[in-house]
Amino acid sequence: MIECQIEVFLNIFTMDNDKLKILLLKKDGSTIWRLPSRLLKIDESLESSAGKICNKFKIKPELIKECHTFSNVNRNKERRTIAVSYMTIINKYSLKNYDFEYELFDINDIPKMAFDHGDIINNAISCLKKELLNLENLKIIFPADFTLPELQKVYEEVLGEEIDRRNFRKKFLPLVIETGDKNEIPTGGRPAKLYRFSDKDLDRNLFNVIK
Amino acid sequence: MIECQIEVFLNIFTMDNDKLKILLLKKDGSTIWRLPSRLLKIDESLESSAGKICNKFKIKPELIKECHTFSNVNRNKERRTIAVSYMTIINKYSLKNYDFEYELFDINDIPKMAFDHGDIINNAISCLKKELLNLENLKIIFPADFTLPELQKVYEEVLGEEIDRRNFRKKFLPLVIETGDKNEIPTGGRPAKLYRFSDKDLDRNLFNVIK
DNA sequence: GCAAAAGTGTTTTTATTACACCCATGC
DNA sequence: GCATGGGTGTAATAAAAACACTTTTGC
Repeated sequence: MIECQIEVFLNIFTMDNDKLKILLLKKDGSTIWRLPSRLLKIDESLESSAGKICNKFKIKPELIKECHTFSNVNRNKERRTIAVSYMTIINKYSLKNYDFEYELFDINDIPKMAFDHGDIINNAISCLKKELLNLENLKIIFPADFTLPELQKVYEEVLGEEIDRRNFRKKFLPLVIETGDKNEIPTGGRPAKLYRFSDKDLDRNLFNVIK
Repeated sequence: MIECQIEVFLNIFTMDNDKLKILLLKKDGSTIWRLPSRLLKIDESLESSAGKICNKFKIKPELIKECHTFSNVNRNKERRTIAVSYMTIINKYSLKNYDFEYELFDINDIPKMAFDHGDIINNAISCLKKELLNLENLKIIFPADFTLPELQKVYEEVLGEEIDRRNFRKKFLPLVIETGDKNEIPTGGRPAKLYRFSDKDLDRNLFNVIK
């Protein structure tokens, strides 16, 4: 039996400008970034504690997944601290103006992090990749109008390889519905059609990937 | 900051007589079964604590995976207790004679369990299924001579469906090597050939399954 | 008109499915 | 010799991969 504190971390991922990004916080005057976190209270479960981190950002995520529990004896030298890490995927337009500093960082370009937060992020990125291959989670990150090139870029980031545009469309066209509109944000070329997911559920994996 | 105890659970799975089974313990005189567990000590990480549960059984698992952290406020009414659950897959011949009572239970026939151990097992079974679809983990559970019908039965248990024998062999024959011997345990028919896995690694999933 | 990104079809290759008969052993 | 489970091949179908040109926009 030990006396210890439990830290809850929330890795908040989003798609921003065709890149997968994570939301990080910085304390006033510091140069070091940190993950959103919270100490577990006596009257709450880990899941409800993670939910309270969401409240801080006024977001209502539809997906919160446990990633890993970190328990190295020395991860906090002052006091035995166990960290339970969660991840969520949000739409970046859910983010509002807050009275604290935050920034979205490309997951391939994480800044200097406090304590072992860098390890926690790396672990969460692995979780993220698994989750994004699940169509249901994609529907969360792309709730409204999206273009197929946008979607393809997510897959290319997650799978770490380029995908032929025609073959990609062949997979996804049966799953989406044209809204009739076109992307109004200029991309330097022909504007892409906007789609939303149809209600069809998929009975197989979209990509045959080793987990 | 709270004072709490951390419980570590280890779900030990094995293949026994063509069935997936889990190792459970019973206290003297009790009718209720429980998972192998341990309270986290101040000088150990969760992973090393789970390793010490293995020591109790004198097993050296090559795979220990974290499944889930259970934190319901009321899961232990006497004292706030957080449970971290791990799973491992062992070869049943690693088990020895111990000075305590244990039994292997079919995962489809779990007995009455103490506290929330039943929930912890159900969660671990989901983890197990994901892991068993990974060839590397199969190599652990079948380290030595095995027959293809044995292997097929594992897949049928995990996937929850029957597989055509010829199609199954078509997938696995390129991955295994005949040892030249035959199964000496009578099965009521022609004895099966024994195989071991070759060192080839697979660059794709064997079965296209939704995670 | 040209650069940049989006849209479109066909062919080849590979993987999956469905399916039936013979073989080796124990009794 | 018969019941039981193990071993084998082929044809049809479905999915994945490879591949090049046209269209729409902004400047």
